[in-house]
Amino acid sequence: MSAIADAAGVSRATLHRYFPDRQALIDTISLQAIRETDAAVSAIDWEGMTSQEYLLAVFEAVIPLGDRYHLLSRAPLDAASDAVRDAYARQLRGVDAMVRWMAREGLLASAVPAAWAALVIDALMYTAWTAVRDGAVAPRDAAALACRTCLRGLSEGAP
Amino acid sequence: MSAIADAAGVSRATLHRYFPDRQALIDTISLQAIRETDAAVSAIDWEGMTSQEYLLAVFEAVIPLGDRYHLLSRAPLDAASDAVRDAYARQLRGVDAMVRWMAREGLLASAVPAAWAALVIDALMYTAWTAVRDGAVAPRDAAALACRTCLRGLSEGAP
DNA sequence: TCTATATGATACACTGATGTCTCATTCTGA
DNA sequence: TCAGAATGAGACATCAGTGTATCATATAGA
Repeated sequence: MSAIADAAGVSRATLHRYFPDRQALIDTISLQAIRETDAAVSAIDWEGMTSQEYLLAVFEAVIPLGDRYHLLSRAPLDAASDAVRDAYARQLRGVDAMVRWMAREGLLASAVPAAWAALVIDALMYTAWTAVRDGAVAPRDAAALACRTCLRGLSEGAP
Repeated sequence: MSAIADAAGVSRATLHRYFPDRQALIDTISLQAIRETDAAVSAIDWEGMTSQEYLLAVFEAVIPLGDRYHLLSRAPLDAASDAVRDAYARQLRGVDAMVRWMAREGLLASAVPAAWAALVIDALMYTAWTAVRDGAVAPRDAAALACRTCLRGLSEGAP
């Protein structure tokens, strides 16, 4: 809390005036991050897109927002408020819908379960963000790399 | 510490007799995990294997050991001892060597940087483990899924 | 059996973090 | 300018976790 207050250029007392609890602060940040991500994804006009194009657009929209999840990746979800858990569950359902779309367009190999596809999309989103953050890949390349890794990795075919 | 002592069926005092510090305990667990993983990978007889076959063998060897990294994923690396940091760095170099082998055999698309390939292998290893742990995919399928996702995801070709 | 060792239980001091409170100061808007 | 609100600084109690020490008991091995 004191580190956050310092980083915000605010005294610890003031921080507690805005967020009575540590958990209240985490919940607020969580909701903010999820809502920002939702907004970025919702802004994509998917009319006439294939699921491949949409997946790329999602990666491009979401990867720059990765830093929103910086603190959150260490916050235990079961301590969060119901609102946060609901919002997060809705986000996961969004990924599942994405996977079903891909499956309808024949982009999922028969050997690839939908659950695995969803996990891979999630994992590569996170990996792409950390890669950009750590300078391992260029920001302009990250979305395309993650997207092609997903699409090829999950689709039918040899090696 | 007390939770660990309880889980070990031992009093907190005894735990402190074996590991003076919290950090000493974490370091010991870390080294143990890394050494076990190294041993499992070293046991693979790679003579005559292609890099594809080797990658699958590595996934099969390492994924069952995922629970060794349970506590460790939350332990900050910069607090660890030099021995742990060295061992971890050596493990990362192993992944890099793997990626170079794949590149030599033409399994890496020209658009895919080696750094990204290494990150993807790491990430999918972790994802495969959590997927097994959470029951999202069957233990027998995890290695093959992760391996094919890596190989296809990183290799040359359309979507 | 007897002795050395290991363990458990317990108490203790210390630390870091959290949340609350008060009071003086600063800022803002009418 | 002035009143009300917001802020900063600091003190305070509380709590959980950590590491140390002590003593009685249990265990193992000669």
